Amino acid sequence: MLNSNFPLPDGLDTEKKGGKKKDSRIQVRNREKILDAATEIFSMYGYRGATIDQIANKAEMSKPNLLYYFSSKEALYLAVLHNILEIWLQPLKELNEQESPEHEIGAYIDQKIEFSRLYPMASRVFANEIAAGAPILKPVLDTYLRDVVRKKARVIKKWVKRGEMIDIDPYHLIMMIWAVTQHYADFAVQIDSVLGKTLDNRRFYNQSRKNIKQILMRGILK
Amino acid sequence: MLNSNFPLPDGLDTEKKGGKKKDSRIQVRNREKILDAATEIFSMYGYRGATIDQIANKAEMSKPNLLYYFSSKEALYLAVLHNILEIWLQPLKELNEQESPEHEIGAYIDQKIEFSRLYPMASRVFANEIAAGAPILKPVLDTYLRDVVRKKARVIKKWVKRGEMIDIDPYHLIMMIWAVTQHYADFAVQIDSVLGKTLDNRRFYNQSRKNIKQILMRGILK
Amino acid sequence: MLNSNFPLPDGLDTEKKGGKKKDSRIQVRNREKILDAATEIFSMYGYRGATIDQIANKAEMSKPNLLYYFSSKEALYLAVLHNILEIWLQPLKELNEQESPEHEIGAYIDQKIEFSRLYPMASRVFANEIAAGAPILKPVLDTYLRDVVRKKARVIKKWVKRGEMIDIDPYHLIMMIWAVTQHYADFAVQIDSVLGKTLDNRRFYNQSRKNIKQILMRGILK
Amino acid sequence: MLNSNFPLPDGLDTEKKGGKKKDSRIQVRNREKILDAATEIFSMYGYRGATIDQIANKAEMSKPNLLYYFSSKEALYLAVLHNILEIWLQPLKELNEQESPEHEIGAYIDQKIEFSRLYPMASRVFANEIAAGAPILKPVLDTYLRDVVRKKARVIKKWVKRGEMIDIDPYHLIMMIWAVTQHYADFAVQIDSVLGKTLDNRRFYNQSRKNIKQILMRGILK
DNA sequence: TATGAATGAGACTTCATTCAT
DNA sequence: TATGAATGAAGTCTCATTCAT
Repeated sequence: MLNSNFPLPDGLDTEKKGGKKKDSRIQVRNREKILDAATEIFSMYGYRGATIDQIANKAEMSKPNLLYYFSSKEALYLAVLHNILEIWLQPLKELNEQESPEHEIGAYIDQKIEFSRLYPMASRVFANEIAAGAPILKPVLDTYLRDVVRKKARVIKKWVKRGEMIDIDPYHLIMMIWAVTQHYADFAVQIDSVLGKTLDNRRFYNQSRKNIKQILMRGILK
Repeated sequence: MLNSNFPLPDGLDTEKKGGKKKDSRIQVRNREKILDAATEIFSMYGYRGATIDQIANKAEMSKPNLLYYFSSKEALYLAVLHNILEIWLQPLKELNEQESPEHEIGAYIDQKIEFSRLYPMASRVFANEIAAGAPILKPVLDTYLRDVVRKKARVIKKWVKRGEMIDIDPYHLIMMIWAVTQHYADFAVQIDSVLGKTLDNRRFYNQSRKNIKQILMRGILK
Repeated sequence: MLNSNFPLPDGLDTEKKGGKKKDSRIQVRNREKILDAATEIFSMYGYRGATIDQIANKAEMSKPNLLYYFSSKEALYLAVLHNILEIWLQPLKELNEQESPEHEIGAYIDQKIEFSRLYPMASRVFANEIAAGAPILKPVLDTYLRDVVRKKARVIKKWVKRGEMIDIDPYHLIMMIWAVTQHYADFAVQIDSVLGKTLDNRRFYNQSRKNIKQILMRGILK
Repeated sequence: MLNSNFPLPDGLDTEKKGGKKKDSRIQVRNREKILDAATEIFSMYGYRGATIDQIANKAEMSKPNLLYYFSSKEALYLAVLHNILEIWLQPLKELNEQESPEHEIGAYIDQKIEFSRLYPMASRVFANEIAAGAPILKPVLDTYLRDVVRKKARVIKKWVKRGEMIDIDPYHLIMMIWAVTQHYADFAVQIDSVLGKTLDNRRFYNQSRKNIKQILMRGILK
C-alpha cells in the first residue's frame, strides 16, 4: 500500500542490498508491512520521537528483523519519505494547460483532498519533515520538487495570460492549495475539537471539498 | 517575549511554586529565557525529539537549574503550549459583528500572518502538537478553543444573513484561514525550496498577505 | 596454507563431523579458505573483536555456511590456534645436541624470523591469545608446550656443559629468541613508524636477521 | 596511578570538558579509578572485546557515570593509550651520550623491565594496539615516537664511532631491547606455562634482568 | 551443501531526573 | 538559586546462532 516504487530522481538507496536480487514474496510483504507501520508511528511522534520498537511491534516483527530490511532508523525514514513524495506530487504533474483552469485546478484540489483522506498519516509525516526544516528531504526538495513546481507555474501563467484567471502569483496559488488541502490531514484532530463532534469521514471530506473549492474557485476564476 | 501570562482556563499549573511568592527579577528573566529556548527547540524536534540539555544550553543554564523553574519536561512543554495558544487565539476573539466582514476578516488575516512572521517557531510547536493528535492540548482544545470558535462562527453567520458574504460554513472558513496563514510559518523551508530563493522576510510576507487576501476576500465576499 | 593437520595432543575436536567421512575437494578448499580468513580477521581484532560476518565475507561464504564447517566462533578460533601452534613450535623440536650451538641456534633463529615474515598474522593471533592470558590455549601450553621446551632446555644445558656456550638459563634464552623473532611479526606497524619508511619486505627481514643473530650469537657463544 | 598528565604532543583532548575548570577531588579520584580499570580490562580483551560494563564495574561506578567522565569508549581508550605512551617512552629519552653505553643501556634495560613488572597490563594494552596496526595511535607514532627514536639513534651511533660498541644498526638495537623487555609483560602467562611454575614475582624479574643484560651487553659491547 | 530470514542477548549511548552541596 | 555528580530506563544497533528451505 502506498508503495509507488517510483524511480528516485537521485541515486538514493534506502535498502540494504538495493536490488541485487529480486525480492522474494516474503521480502516484499515484510517491506510493505514495515513501511506502513513506520508511516503510522512516524506520523504520530516525528522522527526522533518514534522508536524502532514501536514500529517493529506494529509490523509484527522483531526489532533485529526490521533492521534486516532497513539498515537503520534513518534509512527507514528516508524510505517512508520517498514513498510519500511521489504520490504527493503526482496530481500536480497532471495540470494540463490545454484544458480550462476551472476543470484542471478543480481536479487537482479533489485529488489532494482525497489523498489527505486516504493517507492522513503519510501526509503528516511529510508535513512534519518539512516543518522541521526538511533536514533529510532538503536535497530532493531543492531539485526535484522545484523543477516540477516551476513547470506548473508556467501553465498557470498561461491561463492568466489567456484571461481565464485573475492575475495571481502562481507559486502562492499552489502553496495555498497545498496549505488548505493538507490541513485536512494534518489537523484532523483539531477539526474534531473545533467542530465538537466526530464526523462521518466521507461526509466530512465531501463537505470540506465543497467549501474549499467554492471559495478558491470563486477567488481565482474570472 | 511572547509570554502572555494569560489566566489559564483550566487549573493547569505548569510551574513549581506557582505564584506563592512574587518572582524576583532574575526569576522572571530566567523563565522567559527558558520558554524562548524551549519554543525554539521543541519547534525543531518535537516533544520527544527535544532534549532538556539542548534547551538548557540555549537558555544558558544548567539542566538542574532549568528543572528548578519547570519541574519536568512535560511541564515545560505545557507552559510553552499555553503561552502560544492565547496569542494564537487572540485575533479571532476580536472579530466584531458591528463592522463589515471585509474589514474584520481582512484584519484577522493580517494579524495571523504577522504572527506567523514574528513567531514562526511558536507556530510550529503548535502545529506539531495538533498533528500528533494533541495528546497534551486536547483538554484545552475541547473546551476553551471550541467555545471561542463557536462564538465567532455566530458572528460570521450574521454577516451571511445580512448578505455581506456568500453562504459558507463558518467553521470551514475559519479553518481555511488558519490553514493558509499558519502554512507560512510551518513551511518556511518548503517555501524556500519551491521558490528556489531565500526571500527578504518582510517583502515575502507582504506579498503573501496580498495574494492570500486577494483570493480569500474575492472568494467569500459578495 | 598453513594447515598442518597435526595430531592434536589432546582430544580437542574443532570441527563438526570430525573426520567421519573423507572431506570432498570442495570441503577441504572451503575449510582452508575459512581458516585463512579467520586468521587474518582474528589477528586484527582479537577473538571478541572479530565477527563471523567479517570472516565469512573474507572467505566468500555465507555466515550459515561457515558455521556448517566450524560449529561456532570458538571452535573456529580453536582451530586457528592449533593450526598455528604446531608450526610455531616445529623448529624448536629440531634443535640437535649433536651439532654445534652456533649452527643449531642460528638455524632456529632463521626459521623463526622466516615464520614471522611468512605468517605475520598467524603470529599475531598467537601473541594476542597469550597476552590475553591464554584463556583457550592454556591447557595445551601447560602440557604439550612445556614438555617440548623442557626437552630442548636439556639440549642447551649440554652445550653449556661442553663449554660451547656461556652459562645461561636455557629457559630465558629460549624466551629471548621468541621475544625478538616474534616481535618482527607483532610489531610490523610499529617498525614502520619507528623507522619512518616502509621497507622492502625481504631486505628488511634479511637485515633484521643479520642484526639479531650478530648480537645474540655474540652474546651467548664462547 | 600511572597518570603522568604529560603535555600531549598533539592537541588530542580525551576528556569531556578538557580543563575548563580545575578538577575537583572526586573527579580526579574517579578519573584515576576509571583509567586503572580500563587499562586492566582493555589489556585482557582488547579494544573491541572490552565492554564499558566491565570497566564500570571494576571502577565501582555506573555505566552512565563512567561516560560522564569519558564521553565514549574510544575516548577512554585514547586516554589510556596516551597515559601509557609517555611513561613507556621516558627512559629512552634519558640515554646520555656523555656516559658510557654500558652504563646507559644497562640503566635503560633496567627501567624497561621494571616498567613491565609494575605495569604489565598497561604494557599489554600498548602491545595490543600496535599489533592491531595501531589504528588509533598511528598518528602519534608517526611523529612523536619517531622523533624521539631518531634522536637516540644518533647517540648510539656516537658510541659506535667512539669504538665503545660493535657496529650495529641502532634502530634494530632499540627494537630488540623493546622486544625482550616488553615480552616479560606481554607474555607473563606464557612464561608460567613454559617454566611450569609461578615464580616469586620480584625474584623472577631479577633473574630475567640478569640474563637479558648478560646476553645483550656481551652481544654489543666491545 | 548452501543461504535468506529471523531472533535473543547484549553492546554503546542518551536522557530525564534526582542527589548533595 | 545554582550546579557537578550520579543513575535507571530506554533507545539504536550488532552479533552469534538457529530455522527453514
